[in-house]
Amino acid sequence: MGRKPCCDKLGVKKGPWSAEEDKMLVDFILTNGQCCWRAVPKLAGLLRCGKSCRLRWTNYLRPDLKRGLLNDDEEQLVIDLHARLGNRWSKIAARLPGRTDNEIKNHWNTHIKKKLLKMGIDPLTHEPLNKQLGSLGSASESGDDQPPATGKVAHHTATESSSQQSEAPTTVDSLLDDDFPLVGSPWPSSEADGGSSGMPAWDGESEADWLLDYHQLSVLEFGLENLFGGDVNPPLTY
DNA sequence: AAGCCTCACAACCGCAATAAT
DNA sequence: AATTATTGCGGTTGTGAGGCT
Repeated sequence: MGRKPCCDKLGVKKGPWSAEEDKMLVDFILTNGQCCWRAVPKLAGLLRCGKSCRLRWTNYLRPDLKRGLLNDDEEQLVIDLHARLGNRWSKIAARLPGRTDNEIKNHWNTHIKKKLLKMGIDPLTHEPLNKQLGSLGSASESGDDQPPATGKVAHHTATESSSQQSEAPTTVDSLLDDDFPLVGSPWPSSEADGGSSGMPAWDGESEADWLLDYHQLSVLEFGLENLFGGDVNPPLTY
């Protein structure tokens, strides 16, 4: 038996959100908090599915979101994190306060990917493209746990004209252990998770969770009462 | 001015993971 | 333990704005 759709297709609105819908959703979450996304549309009086509400909130209406393009430091951090985490955008986003996985993913696909390709770096492996053709071969490919830092070196070169690390709010090395697996390096053996998915159980998760908690704490400190006010960029410009 | 192209970003879709029964 | 419901994630698409020819 197949799964039911996440929401009734009939009577569910799709497409861009109106200012009124946004207000209804924000009002509801401010009053009731985030829970039970499936019930949100009904309770908030929205003709949307819960999934759509959650996406709208997390990607656009959340009060702690930054706006605008990623700056050089953030971009560097994304590249470094991507080298370690791969396309796990939510994990990457958790280390960039005020940024969403969607935003980072978009920026990666529209900017960083092209930038790296232009520099001759494979955005997937973070290694020089010509190395993959077998012409370089300086670093050992063997499965030593020590990550070959080729990607990182190359990326720092990419932004060497910018502020390097001096003004960076955080560096990836300060956030992550070297134990964290690199893309392209073998993941921990799959016995832990049954080996069926591409997402192995990862012992470094606990640290990731700590960082996530840190981020969430900062969000809490920000306070919902600041929603749409003060320093926060208004979520809507209709 | 019109048409085309690129960019930026919002939103949807399908799947996997997890929780609940 | 198996099944079902819900949430979260990543890939992809759609669309409006702005620049260029």
